[in-house]
Amino acid sequence: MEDYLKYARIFKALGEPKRAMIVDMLSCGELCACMILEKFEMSQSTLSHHMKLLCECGLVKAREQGKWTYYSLDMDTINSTRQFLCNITSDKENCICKEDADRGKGCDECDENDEND
Amino acid sequence: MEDYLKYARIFKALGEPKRAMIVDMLSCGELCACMILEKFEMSQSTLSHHMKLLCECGLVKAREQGKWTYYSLDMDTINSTRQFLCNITSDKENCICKEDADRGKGCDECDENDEND
DNA sequence: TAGTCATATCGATGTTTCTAGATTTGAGGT
DNA sequence: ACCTCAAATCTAGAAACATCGATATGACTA
Repeated sequence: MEDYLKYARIFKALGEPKRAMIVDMLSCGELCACMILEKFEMSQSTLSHHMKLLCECGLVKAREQGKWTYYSLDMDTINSTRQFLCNITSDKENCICKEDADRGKGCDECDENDEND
Repeated sequence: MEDYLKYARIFKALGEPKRAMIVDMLSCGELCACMILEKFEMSQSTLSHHMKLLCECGLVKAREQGKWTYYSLDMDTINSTRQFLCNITSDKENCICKEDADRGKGCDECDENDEND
């Protein structure tokens, strides 16, 4: 699946504490870059870099207005990410490890051992 | 919050496509390392490294039995991660950006602009 | 107790990512 | 036209990470 690539990018974006905090801030509504910058000890260029990553993975939308840029969450991406997280962490029939129906084959020793346990 | 640190680690772990696939595989039940290794083009040492990361962040539990190591998801961590993702992406009262009640102050120009829109 | 096998750890290398200062861009105001 | 300001981009250095081959560990086996 290429979904793994798409969502890996998103998780990687959330895998930086400051970016997760930015997402949290934006969850309460649209904010302009300078507002976000005030909350962090971070240079303007660093913030810009983080916002670019958040936008590129689809979590955040940017809206330019005059000199300012306003950021907000893209709830479609958020919702599909929640769904993806549930999918990969829930038992299911079409799991990657079942897709060629060989869960019981391959590593014979392990399998035997598994059953004898 | 130090929660951001904890969950950033988890998202970082999921931010690697192969690790996300491993989690997906484990969602269907416990697997031994050699089973996982068969599914990927990856050296044994690399897999071991990935499994270590997944264990260290709490997503995965390891159970040693003789020569083999069996891995499974830690559903407590999984559930709290789902919850955390929901928290930081949902509007709320105790949002980081509201915690000192200054959402309307700070960047005066932005704020004016925001309201005039 | 010597050998084999599964897994972990070590050491090295190339790649990616974070970060900040400097510069550029583009919009508004004078 | 010029200046100012917000934000993006460029450049470069430092830190973190992925990967692999080699080696170590520790369990079972002959």
